Amino acid sequence: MSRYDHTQVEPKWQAAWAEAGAFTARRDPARPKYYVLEMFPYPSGRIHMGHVRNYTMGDVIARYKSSAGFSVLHPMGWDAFGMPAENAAMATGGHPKTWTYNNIAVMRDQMKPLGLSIDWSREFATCDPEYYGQQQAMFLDFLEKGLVYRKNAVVNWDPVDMTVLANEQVIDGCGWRSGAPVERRELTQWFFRISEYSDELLSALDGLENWPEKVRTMQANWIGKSRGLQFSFDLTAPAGDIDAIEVYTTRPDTLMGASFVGISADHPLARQLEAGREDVAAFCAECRQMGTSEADMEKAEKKGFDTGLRVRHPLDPSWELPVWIANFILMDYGTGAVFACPAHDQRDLDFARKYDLPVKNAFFLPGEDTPVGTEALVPAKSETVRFADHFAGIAETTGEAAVEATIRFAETAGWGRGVENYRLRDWGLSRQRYWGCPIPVVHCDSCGVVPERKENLPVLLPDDVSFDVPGNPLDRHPTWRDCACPSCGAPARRETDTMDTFVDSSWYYARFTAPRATTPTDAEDAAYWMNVDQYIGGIEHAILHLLYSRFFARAMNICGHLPDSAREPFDALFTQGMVTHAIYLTRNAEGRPVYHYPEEVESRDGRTVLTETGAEVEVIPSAKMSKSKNNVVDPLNIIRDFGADTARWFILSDSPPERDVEWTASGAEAAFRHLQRVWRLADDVRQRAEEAGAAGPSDEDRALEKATHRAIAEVTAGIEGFAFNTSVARLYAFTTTVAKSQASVPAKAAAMRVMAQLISPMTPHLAEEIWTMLGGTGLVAQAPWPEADPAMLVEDTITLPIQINGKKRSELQVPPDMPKAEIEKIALADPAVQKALGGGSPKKLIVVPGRIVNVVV
RNA sequence: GCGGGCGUGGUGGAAUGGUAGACACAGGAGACUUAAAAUCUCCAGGCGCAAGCCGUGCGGGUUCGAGUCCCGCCGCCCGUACCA
Repeated sequence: MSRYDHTQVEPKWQAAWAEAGAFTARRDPARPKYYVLEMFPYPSGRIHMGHVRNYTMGDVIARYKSSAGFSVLHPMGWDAFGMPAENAAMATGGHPKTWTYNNIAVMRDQMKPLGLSIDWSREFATCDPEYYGQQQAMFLDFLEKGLVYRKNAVVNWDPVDMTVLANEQVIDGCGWRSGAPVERRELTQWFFRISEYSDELLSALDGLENWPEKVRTMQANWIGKSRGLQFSFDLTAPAGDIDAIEVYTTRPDTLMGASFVGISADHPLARQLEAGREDVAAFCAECRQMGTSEADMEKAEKKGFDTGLRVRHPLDPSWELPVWIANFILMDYGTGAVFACPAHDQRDLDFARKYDLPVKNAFFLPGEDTPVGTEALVPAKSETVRFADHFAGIAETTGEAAVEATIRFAETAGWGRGVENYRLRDWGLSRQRYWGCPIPVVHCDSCGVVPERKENLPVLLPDDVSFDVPGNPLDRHPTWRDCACPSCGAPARRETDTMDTFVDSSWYYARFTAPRATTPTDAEDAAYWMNVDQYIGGIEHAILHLLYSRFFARAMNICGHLPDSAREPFDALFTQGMVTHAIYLTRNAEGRPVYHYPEEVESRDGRTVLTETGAEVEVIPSAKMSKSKNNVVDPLNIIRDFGADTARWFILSDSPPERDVEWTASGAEAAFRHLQRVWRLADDVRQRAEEAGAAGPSDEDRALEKATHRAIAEVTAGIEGFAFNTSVARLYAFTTTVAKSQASVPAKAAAMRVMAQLISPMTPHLAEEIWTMLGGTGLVAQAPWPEADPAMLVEDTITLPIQINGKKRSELQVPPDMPKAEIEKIALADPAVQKALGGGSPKKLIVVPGRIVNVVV
């Protein structure tokens, strides 16, 4: 028997698509456009199953939309700047540029056999000077519009390697290479004014109806709009030139429960005390011996230091509160100072108990008067509570009302004001690293910070750098820093900081619309192709990348690089799950895990064992693929053994796209068998078509035709609804239907041509092959998507389940349009219902036509 | 710590508040074959001979009816601003 040979078929059709230019995106005024984009990959060196999943999903959409008559843009590029290239250079002595471009070449070669409908002519890497040069031009535009500025900010400093560390390079408070405790150090850095747009970025979330609710919620919480009271605590005695501490609180109604005022170790007051007092300096130094990561700070033990200073309570000048420096207060949020109310905040309470500070209830639950013990009383703001002191004329009311009353009270009395505050901070883009986009400014002794002239762009990264010592090679380069001031012409120094790689990925989607333009974008191309109609990527990018991109599109619009309609660049977003795989491990003599490759284990008598030794293996199902755990499945092996279509089919089949999918060898084999079966079916029909003449239409033909239309409707609904796994399930069922059908050969051929079309977004090579075998015209990739005839979807009878007290006990076969009264009559006559009623009448009878009957007895 | 999400048979999963387990994997039985592979047919949530009972992480609640909605737990995953 002949078999489907993917090694022949897949390259053949890839060549045919290329020759037809099937995936070249063209501006076509006659057709609606559709821009589908998957988050572009970091060129780590090899593609993995996560890439296969991401790009296959996008490809399904791209191919489907193309068939549905859209002019499709489906590009691919490389997020190519970043730390791993420098780490590789340090580890192996190569150059980040060589490493990166080699990786890109390898990964491109690995991706092409997947048969993705990508317009490769638009490919670029963010480390191409043509790309980062345009990014530098935009930076200058942003600078001109006041969207970028400089200020001081803290970084993780490794005092041994004398270099700035990323948060992920800080492990348990120490540098990953040196092992030395990190310090926080302040540097002057560049910032984008994203916080100016907090309100717009927040309110515009409402319009993103085709974004997952969870992503919108996460972004809203991240932006963190709050309303509260800002006011000052006066120091009982001034410390230097500071005589008050400004605080912001969202719970001013707890003011009468205040226990102490806490300030950040970076607060101006702390700095001032630090200069003159060793004990304060020691504590602040300890606070700074912690990385800058929020998670680390929050999880660290809460520590404080009593400065000995005291402030007066704004409502009672005789009430004095101590001022503490605390390690969990961020200088970047609010005013860098808070007042603590231990009775109504668990963190404050833990702190107060630890340092034996007073705990006083501001309010109680109605009808209670037990003071807080070890658990803070934190009712929802909407809940009514009884206030202990009626300071703002509030007695028993909700937290919300009390907050507003307190703000009004403070404003009237003139000691505080209601303000809106955002958690979102400005975006620090400076990186003290080599492998990134140089920030195109110059430092001149007489002119200060001067933007580079646009005609001098791109400011190219020098190639002659070494990574044998830690730190930024741009800083120690013998000549690169030297330049002439663009303003006065005197000798000056280039900025040696490069840009955060989030900058690169904040506008690549716009660049794809005109990747070779000599300006960042081309107005006509941007107007035609923007917005991205469907963006697909991992949930890990829910906040930073997507928020920065939303800001960037606005900034680009302000500078004339994007039309007004593209201020919100992604119309629809889909976040896909991870690809996981079982981990197989045994234990060595010390009980440490030893990880085994999937090929090293097999199943014997229901147990999993090492093939070689027969030793029993522990199996951890569904773990994230990780090189160190030896559970990575290489897509190339799958493509070699089974073909790209099998990999694509499997990765779509088993799990809903938004959830994690577990790669299993048996699942991949099953996918392969199914594709073989589809091919055999087509081959069988082709052979019999040559033998047999056409017969007249029969009931079997009609039944197959109805099944075909049902398949069209269901598969299409699955694709439209991003439920590719259900489309796949329908296609399995449709295959069985065709195989078992006794319909005539022409009817079966027609069904199989529709099959070819329906599978074409998922398994495009097999689709082309059987389309051609069965006499389809041209490429199936260019054939119009089939439409289901609604008349063919109507059923003659439907099954109506009968429940008794909500449990299914029987069922009826009825015409779909049977009136309610008649259904009731038949249902009550049903033997199971009769038995349950026992001669009586039902308490209640619910009939949902076309759905269900429920008899309550 | 905080914010967000997820949890259904041996496994992956399906299910506009309306028949829980579609479609597959693994498993079992059978057909074909000298045999195996491949292919095809059938069985299959748990307990029970059966009638039936129990079942969607755990505990409550709303509803005629809850996997789905609400409240509280537990577990895992993502993010936490210099990983990308």
